Amino acid sequence: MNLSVAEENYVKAIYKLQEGDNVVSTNALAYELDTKPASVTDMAKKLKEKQVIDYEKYKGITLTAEGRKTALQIVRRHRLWECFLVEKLSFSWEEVHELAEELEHVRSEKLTNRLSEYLGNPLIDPHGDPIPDANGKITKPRPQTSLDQANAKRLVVTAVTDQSVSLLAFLNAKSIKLGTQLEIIAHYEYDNSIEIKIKNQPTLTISEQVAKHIMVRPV
Amino acid sequence: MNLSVAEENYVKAIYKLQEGDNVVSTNALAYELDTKPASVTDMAKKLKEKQVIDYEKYKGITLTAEGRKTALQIVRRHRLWECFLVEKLSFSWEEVHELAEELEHVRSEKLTNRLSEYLGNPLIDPHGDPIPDANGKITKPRPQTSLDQANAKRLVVTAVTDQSVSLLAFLNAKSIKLGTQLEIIAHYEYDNSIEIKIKNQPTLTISEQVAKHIMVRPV
DNA sequence: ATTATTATTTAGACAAATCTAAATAATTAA
DNA sequence: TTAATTATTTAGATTTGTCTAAATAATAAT
Ligand SMILES: [Mn+2]
Ligand SMILES: [Mn+2]
Ligand SMILES: [Mn+2]
Ligand SMILES: [Mn+2]
Repeated sequence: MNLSVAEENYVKAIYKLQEGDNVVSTNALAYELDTKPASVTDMAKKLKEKQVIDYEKYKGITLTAEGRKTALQIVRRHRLWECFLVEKLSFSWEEVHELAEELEHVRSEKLTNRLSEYLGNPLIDPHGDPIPDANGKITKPRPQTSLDQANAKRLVVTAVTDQSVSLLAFLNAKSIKLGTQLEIIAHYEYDNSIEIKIKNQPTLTISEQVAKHIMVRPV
Repeated sequence: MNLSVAEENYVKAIYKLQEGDNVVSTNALAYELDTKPASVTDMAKKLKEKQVIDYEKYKGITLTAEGRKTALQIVRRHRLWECFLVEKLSFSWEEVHELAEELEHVRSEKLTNRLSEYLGNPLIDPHGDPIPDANGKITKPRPQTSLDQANAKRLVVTAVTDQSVSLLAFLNAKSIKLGTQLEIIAHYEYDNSIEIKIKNQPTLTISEQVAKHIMVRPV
């Protein structure tokens, strides 16, 4: 499959929205890619032609085996570049997604594998997302839950499920990063906000909206 | 100026062919970019509109001050990525041009400057070409001549003026790289070939065609 | 100074990726 | 189970970058 940059972005977005094997709707994909449903329908026809998706009108989109393989390669490149930018060029985690969005389209297996090696074959990216290996295999991360559903008291932050600059900047301001250890002090039933304590920091209260996007596991 | 990838490639090619201030012809540009003269004419109109080139029909193309600035930024990114690939990812010099041809289009000054810093702000790329600084200033390399015109006996290789895989692979085979010291043993008038001696190597004879593309200065 | 050759431009077409507006299918509510 | 709403597709345009074939300009040769 020789895909254009636009087609690669579609394949990656479909992979993301499928989350396993869900059917992806035209509207959801249009929203994710910040484009119009009519454009998605057009592209769906092309991607079907290229055999990277299964698609019948009005019945939604899923990746073929070939499409999934392609998606995993793109995701691998994206996350490796994010690692590079953070680890080697000292970017902070809210800056790297946008740049990786472009770097991911440089299709060279040799480059990708050399980069991975250079970074020590990392298993997770700066947001805690797993990095597929050269064969597309993802090492399943240890079990984790979102902070709003955690029941253990003492937790460690393992991932963030929203890459938006605004959330990441908020977490920076509160000194919450991957690996941060925290203790749940209280749940407030009224708005489902959560009071937490990080060592050497004043306690702080986190909205449900934020807590949903912070992944944790018991320390 | 917000230029597309295609437009950036044109601007860089024009910069290369201008070599200072020569007027660039439609045909020369078409040949350099492996496209057709008619396409060049079309693009020339667009680039003129965007004020990156001066162009009047039948009179050839030159970069404006703005265009030159843009070209230098692209060249800077290209050569920094080449350095990265060679220095950090152990690519060899004949492999990097093609990859840099893509990486150069990621337009982020922050990324570019961080990359430069990470590499120790190198002044030349793996082919001996100078790297413009963040302001587009090129540190003039020390005076050099092509090997076929050198008159000193003992020389050091400072650059290669043909990036083709075939020439670079040839030089690899003969253990000629940047910094290689060599001695001119003889000039053969018949075909202008040159016999040279590199320490710990058998003498070898270099065709005029190759010698023209090897830049040297007295050791 | 014509003529031939070469360089460049124009005319008209096409593929990719997108859009708006309108039509149609699917789903939900009354 | 009709009617209303929402989702999706189609029709028709637009922009970008390219092409071929034909026309025109510039240059070189006779
Ligand atoms: Mn992308
Ligand atoms: Mn990420
Ligand atoms: Mn390029
Ligand atoms: Mn180079």
